Amino acid sequence: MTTPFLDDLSRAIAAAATQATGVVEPAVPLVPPTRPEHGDIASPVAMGVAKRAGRPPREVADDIAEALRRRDDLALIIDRVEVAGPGFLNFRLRPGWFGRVVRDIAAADREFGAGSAKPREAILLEFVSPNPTGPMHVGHARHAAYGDAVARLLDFVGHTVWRECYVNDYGRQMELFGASVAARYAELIGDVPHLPEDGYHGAYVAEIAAEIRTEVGDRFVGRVSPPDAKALGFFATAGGDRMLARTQSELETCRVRMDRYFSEATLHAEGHVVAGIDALRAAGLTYEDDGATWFRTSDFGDEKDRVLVRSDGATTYLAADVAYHLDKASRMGDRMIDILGADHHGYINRLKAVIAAAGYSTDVLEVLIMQLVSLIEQGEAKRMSKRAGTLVTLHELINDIGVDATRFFLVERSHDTAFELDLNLAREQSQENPVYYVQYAHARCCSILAKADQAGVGRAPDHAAPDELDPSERALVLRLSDWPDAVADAAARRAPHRLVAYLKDLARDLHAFYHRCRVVGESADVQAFRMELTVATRQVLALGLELLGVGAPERM
RNA sequence: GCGCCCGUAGCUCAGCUGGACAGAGCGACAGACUUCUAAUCUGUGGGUCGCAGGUUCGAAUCCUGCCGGGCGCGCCA
Repeated sequence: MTTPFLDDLSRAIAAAATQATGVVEPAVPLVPPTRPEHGDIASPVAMGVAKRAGRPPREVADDIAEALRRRDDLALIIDRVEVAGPGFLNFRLRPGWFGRVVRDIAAADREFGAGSAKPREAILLEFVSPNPTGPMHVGHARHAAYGDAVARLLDFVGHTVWRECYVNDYGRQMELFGASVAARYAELIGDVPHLPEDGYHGAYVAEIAAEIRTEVGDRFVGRVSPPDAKALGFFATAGGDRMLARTQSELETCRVRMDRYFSEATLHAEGHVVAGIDALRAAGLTYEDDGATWFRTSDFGDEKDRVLVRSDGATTYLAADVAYHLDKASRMGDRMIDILGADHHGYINRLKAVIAAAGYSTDVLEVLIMQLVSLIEQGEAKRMSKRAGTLVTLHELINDIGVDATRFFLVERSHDTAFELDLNLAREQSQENPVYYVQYAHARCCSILAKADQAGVGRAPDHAAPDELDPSERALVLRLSDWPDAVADAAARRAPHRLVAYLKDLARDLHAFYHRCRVVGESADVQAFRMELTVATRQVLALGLELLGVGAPERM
């Protein structure tokens, strides 16, 4: 907790610590106390400097506290400072500090906590990246919800983010998909279907085939049973286009925006794959062996070298990724971030090798690994198998629990943790669902302000702070004051789940405040202060929910 | 075998750039609506932080070794 509202206090503690021990302490941590009787804010700084000064922590803490008490300028901030435990400095803050914080937050409006990143970077973020051979499932949904939230966070703290989705529309899987669509088309026109053995069986394949037939009619009669090469190419492309369109539409429904869908096939068609291999060859990073062309990825930490061109002349998936990452490197600005599934973690060093080969520091590529998500219903794991067709699609998930719950639940846990999403809980339209808990807090703020409006109570931004504050008011203001730090931290760590945790805490503080304190109809100072507090809380809840891509309803 | 991730309350998980008796939600139990929405609040119960060492004034957090689980280690994509 390093709220900007306590910078003065932080600096004063640092100065006092140096004065007391001679030790220079650049970073003075301020932490929320674990127990209410410890005051509003605490600092363990004395323990740290005492160690380096070779003195007992409590003694050092006493010296610092005494020095702080002698500073008149702090009287506006600190009500009381005490030394406790092994050497903690516990502060109780003045009502005036709370008043100022609330005014500043309400005045900052949507800019509160924004733009704090240093330095501000231009970042190319790649996420989701599906195969256009089938519908997106829960795994894609987690990538989408997480990636989009990270993008919003990075943008909010001041970075410039370009969102990109790589489309794997090339290779054997696309051929199989094309053949599968052609087979369903053959059925529709009364021909014998030639469904490949490891082809695609889902009902959506037939849907796609029907859509294509509506467009091209019977033009392929006699050419799909079995299909000729040209027909296969047509059905692969036409089918892939339609799957991609579905993907785009579903992501839009989920409020996930992409700046570009990047086609792998175009990399091949435009010669970038070959050019990429040539570039690596020119850099001396390839060699020929057994008729294949190898990339010396082991020079960059990979377990072994990898094939770029097979002995039959075909390029590998890696070759396309080389081309793609070279292309991204030339466009990224300062940094590129890939969000990959856990099953691709072995890819990190290969991609770093590409970046290094292109002459960049490997640090400019950040790979975030997403662990698995599974579903649980009635206390039992929902079995999901692609082959059995029991995979839960993103489409079904949204129809089941809604976009807000889907997004909220999928970013509630760290991307680094495999977790189980409880469908019963997510479906719950009532009290035990954390999504509504946070949204309800926002609606409640709106409700209070609507009531004030109705009562003809206007806002008074330059009110004086009340002399006495309820503990719930103190807790709420302290929470709000921590927002800039919380959001900066979530962005820096690429950890939107921290934002979720913050919002749940904030919602809890608001609800507690609501039950203990009335806003409308109190004395002028109290009413004015609580109005501004309500405005500030509503604002931060709205900002937070927006960063998660979750709605902030005014009424529920 | 090697690499990455994970083992924290009955369940799902935070906390992990070291700080006060370890947190939340759900579930269980007991209370609170004549007042700005009870989709809320208050309280109770619940834990050898996988195990064992080490570093430290202080370890869930850092180091080492085990045990257990997930994922990966193709001239597949």
